[in-house]
Amino acid sequence: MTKPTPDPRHTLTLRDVSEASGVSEMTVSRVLRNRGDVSAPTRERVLEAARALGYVPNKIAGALASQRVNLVGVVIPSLSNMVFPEVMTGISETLDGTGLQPVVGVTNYLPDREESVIYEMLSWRPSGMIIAGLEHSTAARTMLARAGIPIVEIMDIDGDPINHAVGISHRRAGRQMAEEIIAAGYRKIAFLGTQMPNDFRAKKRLEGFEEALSRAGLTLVDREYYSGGSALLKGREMTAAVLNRTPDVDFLYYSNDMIGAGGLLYCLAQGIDVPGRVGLAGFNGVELLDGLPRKLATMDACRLEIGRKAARLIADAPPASQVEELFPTLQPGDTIRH
Amino acid sequence: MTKPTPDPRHTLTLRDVSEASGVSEMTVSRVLRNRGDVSAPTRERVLEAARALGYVPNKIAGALASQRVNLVGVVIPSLSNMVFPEVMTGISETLDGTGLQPVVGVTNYLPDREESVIYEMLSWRPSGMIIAGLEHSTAARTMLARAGIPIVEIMDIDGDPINHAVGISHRRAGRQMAEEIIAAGYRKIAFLGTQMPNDFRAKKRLEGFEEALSRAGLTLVDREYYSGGSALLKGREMTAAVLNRTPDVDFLYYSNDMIGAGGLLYCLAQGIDVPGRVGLAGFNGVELLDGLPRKLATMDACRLEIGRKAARLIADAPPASQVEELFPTLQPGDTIRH
DNA sequence: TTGAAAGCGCTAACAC
DNA sequence: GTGTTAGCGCTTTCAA
Repeated sequence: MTKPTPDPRHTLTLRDVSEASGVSEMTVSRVLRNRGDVSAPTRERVLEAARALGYVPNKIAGALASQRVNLVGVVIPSLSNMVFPEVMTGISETLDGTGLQPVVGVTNYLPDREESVIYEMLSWRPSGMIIAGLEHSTAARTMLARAGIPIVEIMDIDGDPINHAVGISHRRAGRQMAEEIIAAGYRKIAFLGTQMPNDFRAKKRLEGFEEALSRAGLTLVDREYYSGGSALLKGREMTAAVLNRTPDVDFLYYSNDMIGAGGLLYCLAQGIDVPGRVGLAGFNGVELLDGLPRKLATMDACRLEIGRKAARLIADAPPASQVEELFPTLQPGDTIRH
Repeated sequence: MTKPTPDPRHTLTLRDVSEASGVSEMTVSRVLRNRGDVSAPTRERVLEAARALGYVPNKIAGALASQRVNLVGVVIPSLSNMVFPEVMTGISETLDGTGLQPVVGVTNYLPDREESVIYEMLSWRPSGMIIAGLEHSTAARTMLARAGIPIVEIMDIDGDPINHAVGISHRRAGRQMAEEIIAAGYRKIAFLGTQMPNDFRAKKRLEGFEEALSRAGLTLVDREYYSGGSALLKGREMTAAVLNRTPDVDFLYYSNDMIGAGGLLYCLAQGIDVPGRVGLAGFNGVELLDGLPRKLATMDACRLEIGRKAARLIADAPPASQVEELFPTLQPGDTIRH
């Protein structure tokens, strides 16, 4: 029978466990970290005392003393667009064996916010940082470069990494999709996308897309932007707008699958022949949409793999900077004719 | 002209800023925290020195010394189901003015994982914890109860909170939906949901639902469970299965909107009269789906408001435990006849 | 295998 | 307005 747990008004320290078990603080510390050799009986007594007291170690003190923090900062623009949760899965999965823990910060695509999130995170001296994108404020870049820890910029490789980078070429992805569409015989192509000046990756995809069009002697016949609201709904609305304004359009290229899905549902509801009369394509390869009546053409962004490789880089901390390019596969689905 | 930044091989400390600015560490600390009175010129010199050096404070040391950590732990089961991102938005929004920062941990609906996430978080001595659900391991409850910080259990109020709770009654939500369905004249009702033993809230909704059915002398005519995969696709498949197996079913109650949407798309594609031949309802009120051809009946789970109120409780830290019940509104949409 | 001393980088509390 | 001292709760290092 152990005595009832003592007054929980003060947070427990190693000292409390030490006194309760009659073993020095140092030995208690060793037991709790599975460090060094501790005799089995001592170890038992310590563990029992710690458990009975409900001791939770103070990582702040531990980190200060050991100069070691098992945290990895992850800075992403948004949680709500289906793409980052999957990246997080890859990161967690890979970090799981390593003793490292991801800590997420969200920037909402705001550079100022990104800067302050990075600053806050660095002030906890994490073991590494994973950050979406290659575009950051000068101050942010400087902080990261000086932090003396592995930095991995993810999603995109079209640019100049601070340290490591893992991602795809969005420029090339846009180009590839344009080539596929042109090869399928579409000629009156419109773009429908988000109005986010700081979504650099969407911007690069569009650049690549237009580049390929222009190489084929084509230009976009229409474009439509949106911001906020339900993506599915916006997809419908934008699609309606474009089809009305430019009746002879024969392809709609969406900046993401979600608005593409809205467009697809709209076309089907209107009885528009897809992909005969108009073709459609999105971007991301979100599994979420697999249940649609027709499979939207898209490119998967290798999200899981990006998360995994980024985490690997943090865990392994190779001395030399690395850039890992992944290659998305184009999934023609049922909305591009062939 | 300032000299080029010095050797960045060691991480900078207050001492470096102190030396660079010719001001005591203590004063530097004051300036950097906007604390106490510091003369304007001194403040300027310090800030300039800090900026020039690229100093990032060490919060570990600061937290240890001040016994204060501006972090709020947020423990949620999943990032990928649309419901928690919105809760996070509410939390961030509310915490923004307070100097507190949310730190997210994900459990994947695994109790063991939840326990370890909680342990890890508490070991950083956060200012408060927000945790989804009221069901936790005994060890987890004990740790939380003893942490001496505000604890807010969110989403659900059908149970016994550790400290504060903010959420809805899922039992009642299920009951309400059943009553609505029965009032609309449906009698052959099936349930389609996730196979997750640890999704206690879905379970409670179903309990409430069946309770109301039974009060009306009804029982479920069929049920179908799934796990993993694309929710939209699963929704289609499960719906097909139920309609085949139980042809006279006249209502499908889904445990979430996403599979409900899959079911809706399936029914429409099959030319099934919705809501005449079969009615449909989901749960969550995800705005995401607003673009569907028909609006799915659902109940919104007050996610944003839950996040806000939970964060408020942490920030205000009222001495007495509080339970805040929110009341979801039933949105009949177009898939329940009237 | 165990213990004692020193100190991680900062801030509270108090002097000046 | 600014500086000094002590110490937060651990771990490192070294001694026993």
